[in-house]
Amino acid sequence: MSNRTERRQVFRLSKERRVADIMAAARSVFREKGYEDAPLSDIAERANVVEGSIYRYFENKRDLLVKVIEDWYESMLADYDEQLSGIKGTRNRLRFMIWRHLKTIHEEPALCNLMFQVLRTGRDYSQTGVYGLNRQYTRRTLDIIKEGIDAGELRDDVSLRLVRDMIYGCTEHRTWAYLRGEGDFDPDQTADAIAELVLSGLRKRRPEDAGTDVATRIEKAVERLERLAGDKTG
Amino acid sequence: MSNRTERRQVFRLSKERRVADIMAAARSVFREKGYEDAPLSDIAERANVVEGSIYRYFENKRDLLVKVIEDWYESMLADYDEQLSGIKGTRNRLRFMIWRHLKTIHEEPALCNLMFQVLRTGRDYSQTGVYGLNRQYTRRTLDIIKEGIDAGELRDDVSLRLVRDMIYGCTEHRTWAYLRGEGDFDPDQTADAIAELVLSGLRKRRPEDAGTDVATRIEKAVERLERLAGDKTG
DNA sequence: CAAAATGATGAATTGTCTTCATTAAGATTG
DNA sequence: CAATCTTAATGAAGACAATTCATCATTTTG
Repeated sequence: MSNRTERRQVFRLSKERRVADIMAAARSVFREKGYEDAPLSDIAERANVVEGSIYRYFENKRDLLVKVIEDWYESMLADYDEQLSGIKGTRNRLRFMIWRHLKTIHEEPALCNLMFQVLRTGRDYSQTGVYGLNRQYTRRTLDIIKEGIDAGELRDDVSLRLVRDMIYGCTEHRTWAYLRGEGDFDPDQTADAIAELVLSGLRKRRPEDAGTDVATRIEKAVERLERLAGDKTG
Repeated sequence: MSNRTERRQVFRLSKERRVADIMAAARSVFREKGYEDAPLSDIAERANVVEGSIYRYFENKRDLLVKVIEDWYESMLADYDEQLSGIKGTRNRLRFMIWRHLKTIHEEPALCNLMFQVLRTGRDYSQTGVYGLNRQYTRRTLDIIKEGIDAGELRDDVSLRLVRDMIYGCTEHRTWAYLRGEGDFDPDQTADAIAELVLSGLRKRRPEDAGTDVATRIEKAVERLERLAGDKTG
């Protein structure tokens, strides 16, 4: 009748439902396009709201991303302790932590990219909920190392934090090409290699003993047994 | 006199000079504000050109950043081999590589941030000149390891690339807080610690075992088995 | 010194995040 | 069951930054 634009039918949903809708839409759009290349208009459309509505529930685009990643992270960590509790032995537990990280990267490269590139690099990262979750996540690794030290298996003169940095740094460095969309990697194999390297280091072990010494040979056999016993519980 | 906007005096410089001016301006603005928060208008102003002029010499904002980082990277690598040639021994040379990396991060955190966050994560990174320079840069590390292996100092059963990932991954992971503007680190100390950890690994060395008799060593191995069995029942 | 070449301009375009006054669905009340 | 209230949702407008391009001005060339 008049020149006024027709307003489409307005559906009023509960706050919880709207937030869930927007976050689901945001996750899928972010996953497809990354952060910069994901226009809020796409998210709004997929969530069946108008752009402005997003600002009723989220401070800004970045806040939306933070909430999305936080949500994803929480669901990931949910069954973590349970899985870990079924694994025995320092080496196996350490390997699990590395493997779990690699597996996550392998399964959700896009969300990991967002986490690594956009979230973790922000000035406000340590005020973020994700920061706290991440601390929880890596705390387990520190605990495992500590247990290993207490059990006399690991050196007691290393910085725990440095070991953690080595594990996660190596793991992530190893997956960058994949995260850029170049090539692939096998989480199982890579986890084995990293765990082995972290534990043993580069330096050659007593070359004069190798293969000849009786005790060394028996110890190696026991090491294999240990690994076998641990693997069964995983 | 008329309402036409007065055009300021136009200075025509050589292409080389203009490009240099713009890149210098861009480097300083990027260093101060990062990538997203650096408006092209700031760069243009500091370079004494108008925004549009930048597009005569650079494809777009990202291209400008790539060129800026490339330029910086090249100047850094210039005296690299000379420095390295003065250092002998696998451990020292490896430590130098780690230290150099840490030192760079310590001195130019802002530019490193741009490199790590913006450049290296882009889809086009492996087509970038910086990618090639970076390969050159880390190639030395691989060579050092290889030399160590050939000299019989290092294990010959490790993946070179994995070792490289471990070194650089650990180094960078260690410096993230600093790169976010939180806290500080000492390049010398950190380099020592990382070199030591990479070389020796986590596993405990048992110098005391070397002279111990066979029976004792077997007993210790069995003790470990017993502990393992105990863990599973507990 | 006229003509050609090209460095440089700045206005216009485009795309996106963000704000906000207004509208109306649904709950509450008498 | 109408009047009123609350607040979810809208959509237009603002702000800002990257990018394009027709035009202008300076320098070089013949």
